Amino acid sequence: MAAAVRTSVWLDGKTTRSRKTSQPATGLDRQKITEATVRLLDAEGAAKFSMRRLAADLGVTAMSVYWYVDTKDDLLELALDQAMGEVVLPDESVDDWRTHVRQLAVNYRKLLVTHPWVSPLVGEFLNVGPNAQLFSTAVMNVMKASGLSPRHQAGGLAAVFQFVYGFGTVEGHFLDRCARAGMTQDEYFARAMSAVSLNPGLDAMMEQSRDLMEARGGETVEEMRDRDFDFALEVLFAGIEAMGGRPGPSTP
Amino acid sequence: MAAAVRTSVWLDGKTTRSRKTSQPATGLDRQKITEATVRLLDAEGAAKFSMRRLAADLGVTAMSVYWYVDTKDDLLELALDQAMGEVVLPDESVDDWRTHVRQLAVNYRKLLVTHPWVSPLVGEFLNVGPNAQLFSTAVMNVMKASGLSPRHQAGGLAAVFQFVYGFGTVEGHFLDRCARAGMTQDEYFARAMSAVSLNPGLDAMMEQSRDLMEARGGETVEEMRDRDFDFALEVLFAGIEAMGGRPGPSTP
DNA sequence: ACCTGAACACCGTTCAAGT
DNA sequence: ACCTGAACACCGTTCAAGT
Repeated sequence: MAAAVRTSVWLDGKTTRSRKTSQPATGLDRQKITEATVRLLDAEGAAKFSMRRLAADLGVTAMSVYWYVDTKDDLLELALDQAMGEVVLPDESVDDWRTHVRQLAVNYRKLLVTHPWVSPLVGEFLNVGPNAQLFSTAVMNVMKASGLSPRHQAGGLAAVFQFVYGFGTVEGHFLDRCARAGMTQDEYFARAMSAVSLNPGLDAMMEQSRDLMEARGGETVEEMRDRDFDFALEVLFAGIEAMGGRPGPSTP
Repeated sequence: MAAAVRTSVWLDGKTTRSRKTSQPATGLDRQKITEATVRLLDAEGAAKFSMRRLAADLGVTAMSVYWYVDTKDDLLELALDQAMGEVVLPDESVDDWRTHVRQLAVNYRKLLVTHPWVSPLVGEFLNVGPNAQLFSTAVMNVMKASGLSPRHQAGGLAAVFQFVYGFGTVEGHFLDRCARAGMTQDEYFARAMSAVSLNPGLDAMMEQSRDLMEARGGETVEEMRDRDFDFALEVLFAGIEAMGGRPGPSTP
C-alpha cells in the first residue's frame, strides 16, 4: 500500500475543525489561532515562535492548540495562507497587462518584506491554500494577457515572480536584521561594508563595491533598492516584449 | 557604547581557531567539522541537523564542537560558504558576457538544487564569506561587461540572480519533498494536482492549470522546468539588451 | 590546548485524564 | 467537545572540571 505521505494541511488535513459548541470554554478557534500566529511571527520572528509561546499568548495551555491543529507545520501553513491573503490582486477589467503585473509584483514584494517569515515557508510548503490559489490564478491570468505564446507563459511568469521572490526575500531579511540590531538600514549597511573592507586579500572585491556605490549616487539604501527593483521590472517587460509579448502603450 | 551586535562569523568571529597542537586528541578541525556539517545537511536535511547529531557523526561529545565554533549559526555560515565554493566561476578571458552570465546562472541554480538547505541561509545571513565574495565579484564583473550603464548594473544583476535564487529555491525544495516522499517528480506533481482538484470552488483555478499543462506538451516536470528556466534567461538577456545592454552575437 | 559531563532552559508531540 | 498535566525524547548553550 502507498505510504501515507503528508503533503499539506489543505490536501490531507481534516476539514476546518471549527467549534461545535455554542458555549466555548476558552473562545479558541482556528482563525483566532492563525491570527495570533501571524502576529507573533511578525513581532518576534520565526526563531522565537513556538507552540508553547503561542499558547501563552492565547492564555491557554500548550496542548489546547493541538485540538485545532495537527502539527506546528500545519499551523505554519495556515499562517502562510493567511499572509498570502494580504496581497491585493489587480482589477483585471481595467488597465493593461504591464500595470497588472507591476501591481502584483509590488504587492508580492511588500508581503515578503513586511512578513520576513513568509519566504522560507513559500519554499518549504506546497503553498496551495485558498489565498495562494487566488494569487496563482491572478498571476496566470495576467501572464495570459502578456501576449506570450502559451508555451512561453510559464517561463515568463517564472522570470518575473521568482525575481520578485528572491528580491523580496533578501530585502525582508535585511530589514529584519536591521530592526533586531537596532540600526537603520544605512547604518547597518555601512557597518557591514566597513567590516568587510577590513578583511585581508579582498582588494579586488572592495574596488568593485566602491565603484558600484559611487555609480549609484548618494542615495539611501532604500532608494537604491527601489530603483534597482523598478529597473529590473523594466528589464523584464522589455524582455517579454522582445520575446513575443504585446508591445507597451508607448515605447519611445 | 554601541551594542555588541553579531553580524557574521566572517566579521566578528575569532580567527580560524585552527589547532595548535601537533598531536591532536581527536583529529578535529574547523574544516573537518564544516565538511561533516555539509554532508549531514545534504543527507538528512536542515530540520534533522543538530549539534548533538553532528557530534555523534564525528565520534565526539556534543560540546567538543564548541571549541572550534561559537554557535550553531556560525557553523551554518561556515557550511554556507563551503557550499558557495562549489559554484564554478567562468573564465572571463574567453567568450562574451551572455555566456558568462549563463554559466553563473546555471551553476548557481545547481548549487541551490543540490543543497536545498543553502537558500534559507543565503537569506538569513550576510553571506560574506570568502567564497561568497568570489562569487559576488564574478557576478559584478560579468554585469560590468553587459554594456548596461553603471547606474543600471545593480538592477540588471538583481533581475538575473534574484530570479535564479527564487527559481533554484523552489526547485530544490520540490526535489527534496519528492525524495523524502519516495516519489518521482512526476508522481508527486500528479498527486498534488489531483489533490488540489478535489478542493471545492476552484474550477477557475483548475481550468487555468489544465490549459497551462496542455500548452506545455507531454514533457516531464523536469523538462518543463528546464525549458522555463532557459526561456526566462532569454527574456532577461533580451530585456537587458533593450535597456541599453550590448547586443548579442546574433539577434535574428 | 582540547575535551567531557552535568545541568539549565527550552522544544514538539503523545497520552491518559479531567470537565 | 474541549482542555489540562505529566511525560518522552529531544534541542542549544553554559560552566566547572578533567587531561
